[in-house]
Amino acid sequence: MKLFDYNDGDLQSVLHYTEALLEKRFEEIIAEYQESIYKTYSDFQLNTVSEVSDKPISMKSKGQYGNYIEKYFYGYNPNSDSAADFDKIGVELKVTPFKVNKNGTISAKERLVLTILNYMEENLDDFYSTHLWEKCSKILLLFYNGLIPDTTMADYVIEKAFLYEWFEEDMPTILEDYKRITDKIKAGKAHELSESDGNYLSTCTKGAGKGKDFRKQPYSDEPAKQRAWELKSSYMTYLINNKIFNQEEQESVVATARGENKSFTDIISEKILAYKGQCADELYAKFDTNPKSKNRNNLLIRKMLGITGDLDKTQEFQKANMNLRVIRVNKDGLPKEDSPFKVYDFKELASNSMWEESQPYLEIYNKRFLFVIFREVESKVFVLDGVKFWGFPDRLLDEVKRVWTETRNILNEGVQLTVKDNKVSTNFPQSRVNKILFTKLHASNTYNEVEPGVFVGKGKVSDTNELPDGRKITKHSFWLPKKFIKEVLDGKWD
DNA sequence: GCATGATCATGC
DNA sequence: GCATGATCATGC
Repeated sequence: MKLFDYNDGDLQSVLHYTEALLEKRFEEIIAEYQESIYKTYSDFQLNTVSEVSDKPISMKSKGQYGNYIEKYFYGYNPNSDSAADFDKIGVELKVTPFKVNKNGTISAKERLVLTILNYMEENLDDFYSTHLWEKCSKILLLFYNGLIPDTTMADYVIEKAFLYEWFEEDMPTILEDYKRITDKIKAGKAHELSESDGNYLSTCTKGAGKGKDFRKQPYSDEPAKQRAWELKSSYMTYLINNKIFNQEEQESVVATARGENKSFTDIISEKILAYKGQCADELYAKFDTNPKSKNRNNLLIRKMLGITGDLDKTQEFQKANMNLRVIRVNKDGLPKEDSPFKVYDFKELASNSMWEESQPYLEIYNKRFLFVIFREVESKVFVLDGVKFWGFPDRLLDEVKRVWTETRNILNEGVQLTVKDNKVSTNFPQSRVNKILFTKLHASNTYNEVEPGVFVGKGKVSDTNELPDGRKITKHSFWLPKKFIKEVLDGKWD
């Protein structure tokens, strides 16, 4: 086989050539390149033999893998301009990693960074007139396993190739994401953009000293971090599982409104708000839902939407990494209760200092939320009042990280337990001080080892988790304070 | 049997 | 009145 034996003006030819890349270790690609008499695609076309002194390639620069594939397999130098890589056929090439998790499932290892969002020059009104679309309307995705222990770049293998042409069923949601993002820029708030702005399409910081590279924005003097368009990692995970590795498709919210060409958020809002003003007890009865069931609200919402399984498991919630939370508020709009997350493992929390692997990152900061609000109109009578989609804004990142760090420090230094009137209190971050995120217990009953072997509380060992120092105390989780949730529902943190 | 969504109740 | 510590209860 001769290298660069393809026609860059012919999509089928490029795809066919790409097949020669699959299942080959990077080392072999390099060997073939070095044996080839041509070193670039244009030399191949012109039949001129290039004089290239090939220094050995360092297998340590894993971040260069994508660029190296372009250079050593396709034979062109990576460009960073707005044109697509194969500009004659408008195909952009992206090399992107997946990972196999401990439980055997496959996820995207990263978001897919598309192209820089130039605030001053990007078209803010028409998605199909953007630089983004010009460059990325067709993307040849090349997937490799980026998380095999004890390997170098020499061992990397492109396992799958996929021509991504933006799925029709996702476009209403992507256009809505585009509008939400560009509306912020038009409002002079480019500096408030967050990765959680988008359900599928979003923006991430990009450039030298990630997040420290500031750019001008058109409608404000405030400098804004340089950002790039991206497809979120949850979206990529869905793509990998269902389009690349062909796992069973999950239920779809969009499919329940076939042909309507609406974003899934609009479909959900309309279906739920059709019952606005009806009281919860009526709705439980109408939808044949046990009002005592702990997941009665999940059941109610899924029945309103006409799906049979868990809403969080639908295609759209998976792609957007979205979580349903039903909130009961009083007449003033203050939630009745704080809102909990899953119980965390004290030892895991204490020992893992990787922010992007932490529960506050994965379950809170990186999620989007669908809040369904029931308002108390008279004592104990709650009426369906509204829905709100929301993601944690980047400007709260430092605070979430601070609470996480403080909780970890307390665990590592030894939790202080105080017993008073047979009640046990800890020195974890409490909601009185921590206005965004705090920690409190979350179990069937309390059970705390106040002295070695001496327990206080009516619970049992299964209500506890072990601390790093070996004591067992009641399980804890992170919670969002109700006052903060009120601010979110009021739009303060959009 | 326990995880988890939901909610209670005391005391400051 | 509200935060904090505590507990409930179904369904997987």
